[in-house]
Amino acid sequence: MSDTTTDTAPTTDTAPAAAPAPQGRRERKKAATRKAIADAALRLFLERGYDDVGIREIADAADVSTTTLFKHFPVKEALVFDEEDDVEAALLAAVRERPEGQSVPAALREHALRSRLLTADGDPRFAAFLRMVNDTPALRDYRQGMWLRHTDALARVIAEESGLPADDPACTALAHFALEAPRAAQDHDDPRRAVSRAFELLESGWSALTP
Amino acid sequence: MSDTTTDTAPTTDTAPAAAPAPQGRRERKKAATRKAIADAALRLFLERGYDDVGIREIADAADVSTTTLFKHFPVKEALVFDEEDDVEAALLAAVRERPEGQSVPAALREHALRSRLLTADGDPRFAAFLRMVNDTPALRDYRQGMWLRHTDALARVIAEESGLPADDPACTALAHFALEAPRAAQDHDDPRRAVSRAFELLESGWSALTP
DNA sequence: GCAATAAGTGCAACGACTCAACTTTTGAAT
DNA sequence: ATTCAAAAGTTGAGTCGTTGCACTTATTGC
Repeated sequence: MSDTTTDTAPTTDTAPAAAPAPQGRRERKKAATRKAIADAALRLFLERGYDDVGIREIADAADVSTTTLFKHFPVKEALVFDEEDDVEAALLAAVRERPEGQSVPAALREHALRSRLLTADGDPRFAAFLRMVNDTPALRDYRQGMWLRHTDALARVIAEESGLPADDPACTALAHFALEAPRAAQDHDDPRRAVSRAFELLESGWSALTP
Repeated sequence: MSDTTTDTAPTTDTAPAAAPAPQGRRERKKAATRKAIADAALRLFLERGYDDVGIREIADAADVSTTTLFKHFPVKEALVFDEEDDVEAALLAAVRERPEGQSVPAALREHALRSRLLTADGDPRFAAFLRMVNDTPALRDYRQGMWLRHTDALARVIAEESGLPADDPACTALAHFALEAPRAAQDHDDPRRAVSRAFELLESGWSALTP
């Protein structure tokens, strides 16, 4: 059998958030195989690259059938982004619980800069992970797709916090743009500066829209 | 043989731009089969939906082999977005040749509102086409992917027109956001208003950045 | 005319993903 | 304790997009 690593897959999130109650034996086993699959996948991907590892190979390494694998993960890309649970909660919290007097887009900027997408320093394992994602088009796209799914929730919070009507498209726009900012910045030589500058645009624009 | 339709595939563009010189017999034949494939594909797609038509079926309908099909179109999605040539030129021109005194983001807003993504009225064939694209995730994503490929070119033009340094990330940001605006707006009940509002955000933000 | 080149074919295959039928495990009710 | 239904897993065949390879046919420039 392969080693039972205690490694947690890298998260884009900030807070670890202690694991809740895995009660029944059933759910524990299920979680176990799920983890076995995700671990095997991540290991193989990092060793040889995402595109050079097949589904069957991962299934074999985790000692399950490919059908079982797909019952845990809807598509191949999902194997890479496991354990991304409370990213949305953190995102919304960053806006709701922002410091007194800070604007909404400023809070989003801080959250973006704080995120591990830019601050990969220190952890070489995570750095390798990030490099893999950024070098694989399929993974970049998938990640952005997941990210954008938070648009509506974020737009609602923005509306609440700013007093604008809940259906004002400006809220959706700000949410969407804020979520796209990292992507818009990532091809620059200095991504942090690029993100900041993108948010400057949003901040001054937003201040003009909210009296 | 199937009917040789003279229909031109719908374009997101504005100007038809008369076809240039198809000289050799070779290139004419090549263009012919290409058109045969695209026509067959579009017809089948509109009849039964994008996901319910297979590549092999399209190839059969166009009376070519699947290998030939893929020599003309890199992926299945490309069958839908044929003849989208000078979209980029039109986009850049909209900025460069904007009316005196109009801001860059305002020009982009006008261009977006002018585009057939929102003004599908009148042509029911095109309306059906649009509906199909918007109802098919794979197509929406592909379209947005193509669209975003113009980011760098647009950013360069924006830099030129605004006097900002060519590598100022703000230019990339504006370009990226402007290209994302239609997508951010398309889930709203009134897309035109949503686009306008999204651009309001960009306009006031941009005016603060450019003295 | 003749070779070089490009278009097109046929077929077999690969990898991601699905489906249907079947076995095993587990949670719980009796 | 026994029984039963749901859930987890397996197996194997199949679909679908896409690619590679070896091969034929047509067109072009000389």
